[in-house]
Formats: sequence, C-alpha cells, structure tokens
Amino acid sequence: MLMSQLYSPTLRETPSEAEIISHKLMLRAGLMRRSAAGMYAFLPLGLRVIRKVEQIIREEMNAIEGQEVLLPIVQPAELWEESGRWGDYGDEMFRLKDRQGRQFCLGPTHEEIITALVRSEVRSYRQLPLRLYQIQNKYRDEMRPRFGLMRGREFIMKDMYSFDRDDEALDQSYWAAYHAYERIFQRCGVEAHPVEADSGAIGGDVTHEFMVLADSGEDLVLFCPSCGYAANAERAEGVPPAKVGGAPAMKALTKVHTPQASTIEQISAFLGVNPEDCIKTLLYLADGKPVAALIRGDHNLNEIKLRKTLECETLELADDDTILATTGAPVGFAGPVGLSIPLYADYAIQNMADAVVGANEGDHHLIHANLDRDFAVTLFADLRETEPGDPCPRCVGTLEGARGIEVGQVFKLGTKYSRAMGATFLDESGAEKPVIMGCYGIGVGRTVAAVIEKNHDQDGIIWPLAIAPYQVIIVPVSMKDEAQAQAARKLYQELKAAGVEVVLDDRDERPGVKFKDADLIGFPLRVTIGSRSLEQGEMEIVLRRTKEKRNVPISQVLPDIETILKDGESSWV
RNA sequence: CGGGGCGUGGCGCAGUUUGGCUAGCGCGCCUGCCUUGGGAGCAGGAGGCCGGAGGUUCAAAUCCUCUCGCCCCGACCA
Repeated sequence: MLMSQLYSPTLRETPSEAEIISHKLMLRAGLMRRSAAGMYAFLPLGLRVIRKVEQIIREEMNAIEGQEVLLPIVQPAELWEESGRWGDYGDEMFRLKDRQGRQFCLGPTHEEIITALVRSEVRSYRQLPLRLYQIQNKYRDEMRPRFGLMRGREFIMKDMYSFDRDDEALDQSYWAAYHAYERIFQRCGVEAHPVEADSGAIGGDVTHEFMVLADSGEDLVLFCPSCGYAANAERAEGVPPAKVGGAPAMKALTKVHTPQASTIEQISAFLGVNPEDCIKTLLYLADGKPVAALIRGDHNLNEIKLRKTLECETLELADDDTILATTGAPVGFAGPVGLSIPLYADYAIQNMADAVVGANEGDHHLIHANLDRDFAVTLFADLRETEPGDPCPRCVGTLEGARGIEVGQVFKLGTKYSRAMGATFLDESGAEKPVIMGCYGIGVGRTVAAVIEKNHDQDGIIWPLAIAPYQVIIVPVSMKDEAQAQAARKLYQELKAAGVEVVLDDRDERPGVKFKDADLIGFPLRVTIGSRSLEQGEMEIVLRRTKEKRNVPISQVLPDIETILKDGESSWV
C-alpha cells in the first residue's frame, strides 16, 4: 500500500471526545471515527486490525471444533418472549417494528436465536457435542457508552455456544474454551487474567472473566498474591470473621437526637464515633416485599450477593414512601430495632457491640444497640462488597485490587435456555433431556482497545506483530532523491512479493512528518532509506517497540525482516 | 436517569459575563518558492447557516424559551 493513497487521516491534535489513551490513539492514528455515541466507523487500518484479531479467534475456535455460523442481527420478539427476556432486558435493547407492526430487536446477544436454531435440528445424543460460534455486531443501548470501543452501543463480539449431553461434557466444552481464550489473548499480545465472576443476566453459575489489567478498566479485580485466587470484586467472596474474644460492652440502649444526620458520615461525625461502629440499614423490595439489609457503616452492600441470598427475581432499593411506611421514619433513620420485616445481616454485624443504628424515627438514632438483646437477625450472610485489604477466601493471604478490562467471559449456562425454549435430545435410553449449554464471548473491539492500552508510548501505538495493520513501513527520507525513491520502490516490491504486509511512504513530506506518522500508527518495523546510508549500500531497520535501529546491507533487509516476522522482534539482536 | 461540562471552517481553541459594524487564532488544506534524518520557513489563497427552532432588540455567536447532539462523574450492565 502506498501511504499517499492510504485512507488513514492522522491527527496532530486529539479530538476532545476522547478521554483514555486507546481512544485518543485510535482517532489520531486514523483507525476509526465516531458516527454517534458509542458507534464507530472503522477506517482501513482499524479494520485490518479488527480482522486480524477475528482471524486469530477463528483459528482457535476452529481448533476446538467450533463451527462458524452467521446469525441474524434483527431478531423477532417471539424468541425473546419464549426465554422471558423480552421483558427482562429493558431499555438496553434496541427495539424496532417492521411495516406490519411486528416487533424485533437488534440482537444484544444470541442465546435465543442459537437455541431456536439448534432445537429444531438436534434430536439425538449422537449429534452432540456441538459448538457453534459467530463473530458479528451486537447492539446494546448502554445507558452510558464511553471510552471509544471500550463500551459501545454497537460492537463486534465473538460468541460461541456449546451444546452438550451432560455436565461432564459441558465441563469439557467449558475448559476447552477457557484454554482457547488463553491462547487467543496471548497471540493478540496482551495478558488477560481469568478471574471468577458473576454471571449477571445471562444466567448460570460457573463463569470466568478474562481481564486485562489497566487503570482505565471499568472493573475492579481482587487477587491474592499468595495463592493466586482472582475474582471480580462484585463476585469476590467475603470471609466470615473469626469470633472476637472478650465480652462486648453492653451499655444501655439509648435514643439520641441526631438532627439532619442521615448518612453514616454525618452520624459518625455528629456522635463522634467511627463509621465501623454504625450499622447501615438498607431497605429493599425483593419481589415486591420489603426486606432490610444490615451492613457495617464502613462497608458497602453488594446487591448481587443480597439477591443470591434472598433467591429473589427482582431486587430494588425501596422508595421513600415504602421506607416511611415500613419504618415510620424518613430515609436515613431506619434501624433494626423494632423492625418487623426480615433482617439480613452481613457477617461483620455478628461482631459488633454497642452499635449506632437508626431509631426508625425522624432525626433520631439509637446508640449501644446490641445483637440478640435489642434485635434479632433472620440470616447472616456474605453481603458486603469485598475490598482490597480483605482476607483471601482461599488462604491466609490478603487481597489486592487492580482495575481490569473485561475482554472475554466464559459461562456454563446449564439448561436455562434449553428448558425455556424446548431444546431437547434423546439419550441412549430414549429419555428426552434438555441440552446443556455454555456460552463464550470475546469483545473484539474491546480487545483491540485493551491491546493499545497496554502497548503504546508517547509517540503512539506499538502494535504486536500478530495484529499490526501492516508489518512494515518503508520511509525514504526524500522521495525527490531519485536514488532513494528507486531503492524504496524496489524494496517495496520485494517485500510484497515475499508476502510481507508493507506500506511505502511515498508522500512528498519532510522526514519528520513521516516518522511521526509511522510512530503514531505503530508499524512494528520501519525501514528508513537515507542518502548517506544508501551510498554505503545500506538501509536502516528500526523496531517500533524498542526504537532499536541498525544499518544493514540492502541485500540483508528482506531476510532480516522475514526473520523478525517469523521469530519475533526479540530475535533481532 | 441524577449531577457537571461542551457545541464557533477538517482538528484544537478564543470571542459569550458587560449585544454593535469585516467572527478571530494555532494546526491542517490549496498554489508558488524554498527545504529534506524527527510534525521547517516565506508569500498568496480557499473554507464558517457560530448545533437547530422560536423570541427580545435598531442590532444576537453573545440575552430569553424550547429542542437536538456530544463528553465526564454516578447509578446499571455480556
């Protein structure tokens, strides 16, 4: 490709829309442009990178017996009604009607359509296992798209679905995908750490997310340096505290006037106590019925854990009216003493003594509240957000925290969709059983963004060889020097003939401009052709990653490049 | 959806508080000269319904009302 013809408009300045480095560089390097919030047009260089990542994914999916399919993006509402998600998905689903008024959505994911596809064809255990995957656009009307490709409303995703006859076979599918993911991200040039995760709306219980650690990540990952335990913070298990020795102080329960003090900060400041001596009483509506959750003042409730503990379908914070009706007090003064609704308490509550709690009366709190004496708890459970510094649930270590970008996730779905949608097979004994499913996603665009987050310097992107849009750029210092121009064109033809992906910067620009663009776009290898070295029969090879440069005889340029492409940059020393 | 901010040539911004006469600057773009190992210089030039609609006024980028879009923080989510 000739640089003069390449449609890759680079920018000297960063458009104001971009906040994080990968987003800025993708715009500046001319990989993509925004068309609407959370939607992007890929330009030639950006598309080439996307395609390379897709190809790596394809190869690894095929290697574990995945078969590629292409599924509709526009999906009929009926399928989603069968699974129950037409109602559950809410505003995040793009919905549309055809001219007859029939309802459709732009697929946010493809469980329904793939299950429908499989149920009509799979009859026998002999057809299993089956692993199907697709790579295509998905649509989610995110409440807050952000950070370029990191969280778009239109995004490219690879999804594989596995169909198995029993849990053991599902286990094989799951771990095959898990290990394929390790290879995929490694080949793409990023470290992605598998962590235990929550399965969210997709369903199922066993699931891992693949996280690229980066400050711009939207998730908090907790990991234990001692034993290797790693989990998304929303999933990370809490450890019930060991029973504290010594009898707690049991002072008399006392009501105090606490005007305007409705938050833990205000109360603890007002009363001169520490937040960890206060109990937060949060009121929720679980399937429409009020329940209270008790959390130590300096902790945060994890709604996912509460939902699991309650085994409820819906869970939402109670509205002000419900709180008033249930506790007799406005928001901020609820407490466990005298409450008649079920009380679910985090383990940490077990060890509190003489705590500060709401009095269920406006502008009043109770001090010296004690478990058993003053209130009883329905159930103790792990309800709080686990944080860095908390004990590891698997060993004696202490958890540390890091931000992570979720580039992939693998789920064991079980029979949630196959039961709801009637995807069954007959086993050897002729018994009809639901197929057992798994699903395995990779955000393609997000992976590209994550690669850039981890592979850049102040000059621009540093593409790993495997996914670089082009491997080599040839930069003649001056195209007006006929010797340089000729040598450049000759090398260009030779590299192309050898199957090397190469761009020739044939523009009549000053060398500085060409170097800056080459660095910004991030070609892994650059061959600079200048008059001085050319006279000595040499050209200069430069590694983008290390800036290492060396003059080599012209006849050695092609072999050197082929070696680097084959054995990696580090082989060229 | 709550809070905050921003919409002015392709990009980055000034001008808006205190309406005023030809709407500016840097970068980029076009032409010519010159220059060629890290975003050169000189000269000339093109390009803007000031997001949109309505209103106030002799006069609106600037004031008022409504509206659309975008970004950030939060809540939420494979």
